[in-house]
Amino acid sequence: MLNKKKSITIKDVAKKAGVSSSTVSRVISKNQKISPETTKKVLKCMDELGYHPNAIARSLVSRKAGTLGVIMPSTSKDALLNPFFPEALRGITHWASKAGYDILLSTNDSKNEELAVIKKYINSSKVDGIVLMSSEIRDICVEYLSSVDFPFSIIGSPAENGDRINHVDNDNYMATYELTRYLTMKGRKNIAMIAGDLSLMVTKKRIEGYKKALEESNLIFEQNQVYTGSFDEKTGYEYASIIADLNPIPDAVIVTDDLVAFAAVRLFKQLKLEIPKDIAVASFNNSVLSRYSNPPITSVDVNASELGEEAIKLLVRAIEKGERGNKIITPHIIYKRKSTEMDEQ
Amino acid sequence: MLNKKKSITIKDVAKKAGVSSSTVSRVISKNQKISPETTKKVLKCMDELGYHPNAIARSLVSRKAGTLGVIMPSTSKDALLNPFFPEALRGITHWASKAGYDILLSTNDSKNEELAVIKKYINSSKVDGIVLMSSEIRDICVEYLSSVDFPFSIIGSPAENGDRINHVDNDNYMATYELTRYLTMKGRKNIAMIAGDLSLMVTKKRIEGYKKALEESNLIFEQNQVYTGSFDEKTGYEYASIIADLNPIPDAVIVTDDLVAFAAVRLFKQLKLEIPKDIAVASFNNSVLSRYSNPPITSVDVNASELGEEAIKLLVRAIEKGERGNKIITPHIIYKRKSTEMDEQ
DNA sequence: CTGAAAGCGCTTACAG
DNA sequence: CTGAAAGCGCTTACAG
Repeated sequence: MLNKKKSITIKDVAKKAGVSSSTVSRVISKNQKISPETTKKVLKCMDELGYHPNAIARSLVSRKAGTLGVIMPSTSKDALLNPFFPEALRGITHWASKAGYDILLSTNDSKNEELAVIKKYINSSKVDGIVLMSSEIRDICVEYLSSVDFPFSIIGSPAENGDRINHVDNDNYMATYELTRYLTMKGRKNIAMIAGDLSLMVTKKRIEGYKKALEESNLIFEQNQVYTGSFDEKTGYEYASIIADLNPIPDAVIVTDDLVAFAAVRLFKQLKLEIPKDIAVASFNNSVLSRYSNPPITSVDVNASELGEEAIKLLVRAIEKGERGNKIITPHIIYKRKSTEMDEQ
Repeated sequence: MLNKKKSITIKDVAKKAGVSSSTVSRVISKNQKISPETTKKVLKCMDELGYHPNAIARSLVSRKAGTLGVIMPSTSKDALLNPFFPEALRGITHWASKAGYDILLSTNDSKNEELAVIKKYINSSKVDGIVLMSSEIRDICVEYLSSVDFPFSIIGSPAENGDRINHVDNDNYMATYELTRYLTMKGRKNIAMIAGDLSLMVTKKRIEGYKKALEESNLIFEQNQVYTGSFDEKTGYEYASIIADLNPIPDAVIVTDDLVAFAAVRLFKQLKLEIPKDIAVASFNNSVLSRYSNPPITSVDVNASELGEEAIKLLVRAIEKGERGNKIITPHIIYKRKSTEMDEQ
C-alpha cells in the first residue's frame, strides 16, 4: 500500500563519515575498540542524519528479539476487580525496560489460547523469553515451555516436580499460617476458609498453611470448612452465604480474595452479624476494597509489583545465562485492620 | 553467549519440496497463484519439518513490524484502583490479535518518559502504529506523533485543533449533561462537582455538560462548586470533605471517579448525612466500588473495552489505509442506583 | 583499530 | 505458475 519513506541506514552514516559500515556498527554496539576520533565523527554523522538503528534488522542477525512475552491468564477478567495483574504488570514493564527489553502482552480466554499464543511467539521468533502470570498445578503451558526448553519464568509456584522451573512467589503457606495463627491468638476457634480454585498451587499452599496453624492451636481442621472451586464475584458471594448459614456460625473466615471478602462483610452485616465481634474476616491482596470496607478488612499484601520485577529478573538470567530452576520468594505483609481487631472504637 | 540452535528456514523447506524458496514464500503469504499440487507439497514439507516463518525476517523486508505500541499513561497508578485501564487493555489486545497485530506495552511515569518511549518505538521500527491511552489537552506525545505523521490513535479527545487525529471517546459532554439533568429531574437544586484534572479534555467536556444541564434547569452554574485539579485518593477525599463543610451543603455531587465517590459516600455517612436523602452521589466508571458501596452508587459506564477495540480499529485503518482524522464516539450507560434514587427501601 | 565480505531469513520485481 | 537474483539493515568472523 503506502510505501514507508526510505529510511536512513548504517550505510548513509558510513558514507558521510567516510568509514565502513562495520565501523559504524561497532560504534553503535560499543563492544569493540574504535578510536575516539572515529567514534566521535561517526556519532556526529549519526546525529546529523537523525540515524537510529533498526531493531528488526538487528534482531535478525543477532537472533535476539529484545522482547519478552507476557501471558495474562485466562482468568484475567479478575484483573478488572483485582489490582494484582495491573500492579504486577507495572513491575514487569518497569524492570524489563531497565534490562533493555520490551514487553509483548497477550490476554487470553483459555489455557489453550495461552498455549497457542506462546507457540506463536516462540515459533515466529518474536520473543526471547516468556513470563506466565499464573499457572495451574498441571499446566499445559509450563509443560510445553519445559519440553522445548524455552526461557520462561512464572509468577506463582509450579507443581512439586518443577525443579527446573524459574519462578517467583510469596510464601503462601507461611502467609496463611501466620494469618490463621493471628486469628487463633485473637481467640478465634472456628475458622472457615474460602480458598478458591484447587487447580492452583496457591490454593493448595494456603490451605496447608491454614491447616498447620489450626493444628498448632489444637483446633480441628475440617475439610468441609474449606470452600474451594473456581469462583467469581457470584460464587464467592454464595460461599459467604453458606458460611453465614452454618450452625454454629464460624467466628472467623479467611478469604483468598478481597472482593469476595468485601462482599462477605456486607452480607454478614445485612444478617446483623457484627464484625469482628461475631465473625472476623481476613483476606488477600490488600486492594482498595479492603481498605475502604466498613470495617476495613485485614488483608495480606502480596506485593504484586515486586513479583513482576523478580519474574523479569529471573527470566533475563534464564535468557542471557541459561539459568534454570531459580526460585525467589518475595515477602508478604499482613495489614491488620478492624475486621479482625476488637478495639475501643 | 549460548547460541540458539540453527532454525529451519524457508530454504530447508524449498530443498525438501524440490522447489525454490520464492515458491515457498508465496505459499506462506498466499497472495499469489501457486498450483494446488505445489502448494500441497510445500505445506506438507513445512509440516514435516516443523517450519514456522520467522516474523523478524519478514518484518525486515516487508517493513511492517506487525506490532502496535500501547502507551499507558503517566497516571497509570490509577490503573490499580480503576478498572478502566485493564479493561481497555483487554479490548485492545483482543482486537489487535484479530487484526493480526501484537501489542507492545509500555507503562510510564511521566509525559516525557512516554514521549521517549514513543520515539524509541518509532525510530527502532518496532511498531507500525501507536495507541495513546490518555492525552492531555496540549499533549507533547500527540504533537510529536502528528509532526512526524506516524499512525496513531488516542483514547480520549484531542484539543480543538485536532482535526487530523484519530480518536475514540465517549460523548463526555452528553453523558454529564444527562447525569446532571437526571439529578435535577429528581429535584436536586444544588449540585456540586468533583471534576478532576483540568489538563484533560474529559474534564473540560464534563464540566460543559454539567453547566449546560444546570442552565436548562434554570439553576446557576457556580464556578466554586466545581472542584478541579489533579487528584488522587487523598485529594479526592479532601474535596469531598470540603463539600461536606459547605453551607448550605449541596444536595447532590457528581464525581468523575468511582473511588473518590466511594470515599465521599463514606465520609458523608460518618457525618450523619443520609444518602441520597440529604445528598445524592453520582460518578463515573461503574467499577466494582460503585456497585458494592452502601448505598450502591449511580455511575456512568464508559465501556472501556469498547474504547480499546475501537482505538485499534482506527489505528489499523491509519496504518493500512493512511486514514487520518477518524473519530468514533462509543455509547455510555448510566447505571442508576440508590445513591440517587429515593425509594421504598 | 578498520574494512570487505558473507550472511541472518525472508520478499518481490523481473523474466520466462 | 515458477525460479534466480537482489535486497531489507544490520553483525561478525576473517584478515590486515
